[in-house]
Amino acid sequence: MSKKPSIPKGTRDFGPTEVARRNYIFNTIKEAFALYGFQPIETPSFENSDTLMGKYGEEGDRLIFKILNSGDYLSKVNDSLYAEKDSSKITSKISEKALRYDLTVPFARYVVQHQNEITFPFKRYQIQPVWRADRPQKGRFREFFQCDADVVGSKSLWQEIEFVQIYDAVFTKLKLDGVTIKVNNRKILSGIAETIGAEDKLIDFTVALDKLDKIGEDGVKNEMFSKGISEEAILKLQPLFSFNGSNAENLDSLKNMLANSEQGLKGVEELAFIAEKIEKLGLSTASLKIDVTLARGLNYYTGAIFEVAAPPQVKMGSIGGGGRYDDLTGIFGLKNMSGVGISFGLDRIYLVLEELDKFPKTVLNHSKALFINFGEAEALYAMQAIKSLRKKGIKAEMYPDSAKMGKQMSYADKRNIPFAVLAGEKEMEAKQFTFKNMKSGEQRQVGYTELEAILFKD
RNA sequence: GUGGUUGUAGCUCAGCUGGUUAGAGCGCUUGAUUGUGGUUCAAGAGGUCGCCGGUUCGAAACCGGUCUUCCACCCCA
Repeated sequence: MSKKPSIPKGTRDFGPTEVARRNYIFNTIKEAFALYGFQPIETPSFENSDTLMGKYGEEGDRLIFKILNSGDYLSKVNDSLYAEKDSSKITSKISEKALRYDLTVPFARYVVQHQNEITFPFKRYQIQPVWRADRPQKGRFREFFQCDADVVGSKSLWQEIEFVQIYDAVFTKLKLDGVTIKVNNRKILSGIAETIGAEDKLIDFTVALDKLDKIGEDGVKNEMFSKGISEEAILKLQPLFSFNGSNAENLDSLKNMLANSEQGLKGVEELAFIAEKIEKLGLSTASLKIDVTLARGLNYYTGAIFEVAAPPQVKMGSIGGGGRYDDLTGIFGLKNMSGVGISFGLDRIYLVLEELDKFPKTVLNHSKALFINFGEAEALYAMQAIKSLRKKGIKAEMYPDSAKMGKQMSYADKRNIPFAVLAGEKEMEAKQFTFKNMKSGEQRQVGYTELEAILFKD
C-alpha cells in the first residue's frame, strides 16, 4: 500500500475512454476555430518568470508554479537575504522560470516577439495545458487545458460578434443546450464607478459586484462598504440590483444611469451593437445575456467581457470566458494593439457533458475484429488476413499469445470488440475463417472476401 | 493562504462506547467446459486498515503530525 505510486495533488491520469472523450471536445472546438479562420500556434510550457510575474495581480503571482534554477541555486542567495526569510525576495533569486498560468499572456509575448512576421489582424487559437498552484475543488485542477482563440490588431466589434457565434456553434455541436453567454463591458463598470464617485475603488467595486449571484444584494453592499465605498455611493447603485428585463430594457436603464459618463455611454453603445447584431444573426441553442454584474477575470480587459455559464441544472462555475484588452501587448512594449479573445474550459466542459450524459456512445474507438491465436502456423494465417484488412482501413488485431480460447474470447468481450475470427487447422485447409458475432453469438464459415465485406460494411 | 472533510482487498463500501483470526458485493485466478466469451455453479488468491509518532495490558477505531480526497472561502477556467 505505502509503496503505491501516486500523482501530485490536483493532477489526473486519463484512461482510454477519457482521452477519447476529451479528444471529441478538442476536435469540436478546433473545427469551429478553424471554420472561423483561426490558425493554431503553440508556446512553451514554461516562460521566463518576468514574462508572467505581475501580470495576474498579487493573487496570481502566488498561484504561479515557479521552477527552481538548475545547479547550485542557493549560491546566489547571500547570507543577509537568506537570514531575512522573505520568500518572495528569495524566489526571484533561485527561480527564473515558471510554468505558464494561462495562454493569453504567452500569446501577447508571442505577438510582440514575432510582430514582424505576423500579418495583422492575427487570428490564432491555442489548446495547451496551463498550471496553477491552487487548492483543488470541484472543476478546479492544478493542471488543466485551456482552448483559446484571440484576434489582435483589430478594434472591430465584429470580432466580438464572431466569438459569440463560436461559443454558440461549439456548444450546439456538443449538444449542450441552454448555455448562457453573459456579456458586459469594462467601460460600463468604469462608468458606474465614475458616476458613484468610486473610481479609485474600481477593482474592489467590481469584485464585490461580481458576487451578486452568490452572496446576494445585501452581501454585495456589505462587502463594498467594508472596502471603503461610501454608503451614499452604494445607494446610487440601487438600479443595478433590479436588472432583470430584456437586453434592450437593461441597456436603456444603463443609458439613463450613465448619462453623465462619457466612457460609460461608450460601453453601452458597444454592448448595444453586439446585442443587436446577434439578435439579427440569431443563435442556435445558446442565449446572450447582458449582465452588468459580470466583472470577474483579469484586470486587463478594457472593453467586452464574456463569460459562459453552464446550463442551470448543473452546478458548475463558468465553462468559458474572455474579453477585449486594448493594451495587452503594451506590457511587452508594443502599443496600440487591440486584442479580443475567448477561452473554453475543457475540463469543466467535460464534467458538465458527463453529468448530463451528453457524450456520444461511439466516442471510443476499438477494433472491429479479434483474431484468435491457435499457434504459430495459425497465427501467421491470421496475420496475413489482418494485414489485408488493415490495408482497407479496417481495425483488426490478433490476440498475441496462443492462450486458452476462453481467455481470448473474454478478452474480445471485455474490450467490446464486436467480432471474433477463428482459424485453426480445419479453416486453413479450406482457406476459410470462422466468423463470430460476439453480440448474437452466431457464427459461420466465410472466405476472406466475404470476411472483408462484412467487416467493411459494419 | 483560511476552515471543514475523506483514506479499510484491484473497485465500491461495512466494521458497535478501544478487545482475540478485519468482512461483504463486484472484479480477479482456477475448475465444471482441452475450438467458444457474456449466464450459472464450485473452489481459491488478495489487506503491516494512507504514512509517522503518541496514549493503552491491548488501536482500523482515541490523540498529534504529515500526505491524499472532496467541499466552502479567497481567487479563478
